[in-house]
Amino acid sequence: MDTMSHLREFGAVDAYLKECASRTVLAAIANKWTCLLVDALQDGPVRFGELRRRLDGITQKSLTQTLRTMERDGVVVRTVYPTIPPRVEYSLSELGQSVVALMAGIRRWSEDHVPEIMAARDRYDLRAAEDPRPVPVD
Amino acid sequence: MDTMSHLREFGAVDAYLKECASRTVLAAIANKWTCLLVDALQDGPVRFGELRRRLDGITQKSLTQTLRTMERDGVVVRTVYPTIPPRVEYSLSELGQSVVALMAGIRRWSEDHVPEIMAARDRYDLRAAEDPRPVPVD
DNA sequence: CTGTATCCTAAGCGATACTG
DNA sequence: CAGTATCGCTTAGGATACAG
Repeated sequence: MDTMSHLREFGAVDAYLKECASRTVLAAIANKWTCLLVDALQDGPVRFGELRRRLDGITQKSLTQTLRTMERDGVVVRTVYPTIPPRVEYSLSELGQSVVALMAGIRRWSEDHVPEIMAARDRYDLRAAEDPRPVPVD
Repeated sequence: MDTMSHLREFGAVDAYLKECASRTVLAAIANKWTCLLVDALQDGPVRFGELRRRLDGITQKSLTQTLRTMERDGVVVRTVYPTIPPRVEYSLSELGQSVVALMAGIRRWSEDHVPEIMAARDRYDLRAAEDPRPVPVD
């Protein structure tokens, strides 16, 4: 039997399966920039330049690219005001709003457990110095 | 003032800041393999080979690497049973368990919104065919 | 202001071969 | 069984320059 295609027809929507569409969705939303952008947009429309300032360290290219992907997935709505100079606002669609709690939760969890995790890293790296096993960088 | 270092000392734990440790934590957990691994381990210890089978499409290298990073961050506990052949089990630490609900939530959201998102992609790509703007792949 | 285009480097990942 | 080591490709992403 062919489990590689027509997954929706067979009702097999399972992110554990390589060829399942839900895997591409998971890959699309499970990354830092998407997470921060959903979080940043939760209180209403934000302009491109403002997003660039809020997401410290993101390049214009990455921001454009991530927003474009989110727009394509129907998570974000892009509104262009035909003024001079142009003004573009990004906001969450209803679909985007449905994932706000999850994304905000992840951001908050990351912030809340920094001391714990930094300590764990220090401990691991210390033990790895004695017992030589490969150490992931950051 | 220097906002680039000693963030913990100043109490500025903010994932929006490039140099903040919480940003590295966010980057570490906000990716598909980590999400699926936390989800896969939520019901108890699982062996390496079993994880490789469950996470369809992951290579041995990526699996080892991701598990190592999670172990270093204190999210996962690695237990080696000195048998022949060797048997290694991975389980969630208490820290890991504290993020299960979020990760499972993301996996479920991805699966639940597949039709909606696939439709959005089709719509976007169709409009992009007429009005030529760059289209993200996947 | 909000992008696009290009170049270039670094990281991710698959494939393969090998080990205790 | 559970890894390590290496190669080589593909992609992500930073820097820079330029445009509507």
